[in-house]
Amino acid sequence: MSAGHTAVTTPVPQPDEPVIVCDTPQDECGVRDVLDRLGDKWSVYVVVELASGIRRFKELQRAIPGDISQRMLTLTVRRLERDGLVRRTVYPTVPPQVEYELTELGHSLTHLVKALADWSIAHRPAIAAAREAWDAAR
Amino acid sequence: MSAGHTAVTTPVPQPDEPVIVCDTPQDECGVRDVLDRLGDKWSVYVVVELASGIRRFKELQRAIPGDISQRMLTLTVRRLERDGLVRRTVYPTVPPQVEYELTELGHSLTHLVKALADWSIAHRPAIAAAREAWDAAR
DNA sequence: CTGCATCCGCGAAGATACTG
DNA sequence: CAGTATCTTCGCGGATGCAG
Repeated sequence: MSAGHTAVTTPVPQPDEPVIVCDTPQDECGVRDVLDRLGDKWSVYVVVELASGIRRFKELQRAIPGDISQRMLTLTVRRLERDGLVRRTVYPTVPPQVEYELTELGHSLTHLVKALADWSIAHRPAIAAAREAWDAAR
Repeated sequence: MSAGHTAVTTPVPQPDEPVIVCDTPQDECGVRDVLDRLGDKWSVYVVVELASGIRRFKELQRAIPGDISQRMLTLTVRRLERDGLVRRTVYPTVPPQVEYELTELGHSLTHLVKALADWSIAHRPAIAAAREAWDAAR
């Protein structure tokens, strides 16, 4: 490797203006906050189901595809409740009855999830094709 | 539709019309597809960084916050490449040079990620408050 | 019915060393 | 510089049992 005087390391690709912003420089990109919350296996299903209305624990469990365990459902709704996306109402009856519903914050997230679903459905064929092509080349 | 003489067990919460749709009944909600792809720890950072332009491997690694290992970066970009979101260009030089950029498909995802980031930034205070309240009650 | 506690398997992610 | 291979660690998620 010849060491020229003006021969700097890189051609300097000149990064364009940032398309996606991160507010605080100290903090990471804001997307992580949402994704950490929705990225787990079940949260999105809970949000989707609750987007249609109030649900009880068992109703949620039955409505969610993929046989979610009680443990996982509990953990998931607890996290969502802690983040203020889900409201949990306990009726002191026998047997106990607990209702779950989206808060305003949760409902505002619904639009995003909807957008995500739409994008996914729209581009699913393209993704499938890309995968097949990639796998074939391999 | 009137119940009439029926005294059924449950008040029948009457699920409203589904807010979020899933196309094929056999398949799950489409959101999972995107989330499985973006839900991992690093993918979103790669997309965010590439949204601003072409990047080389090392550039990507340095730009991504949180010290991503070579292994993880490789795995991440490979997955994104396989799904047709990222294009990988290898220049047979010495030392080797590899450039990564978003495909059209990847760029179309950028809008969603942007929306996610905006939502996250906008509601971060609300979420933080909810968490504090929840933790305090505990 | 709703929820918590415990144990455990497995895959994701990290660290390190080595190759082209 | 870019990437692979190997080993280890860690936490999610599943299964089960128990309690209010």
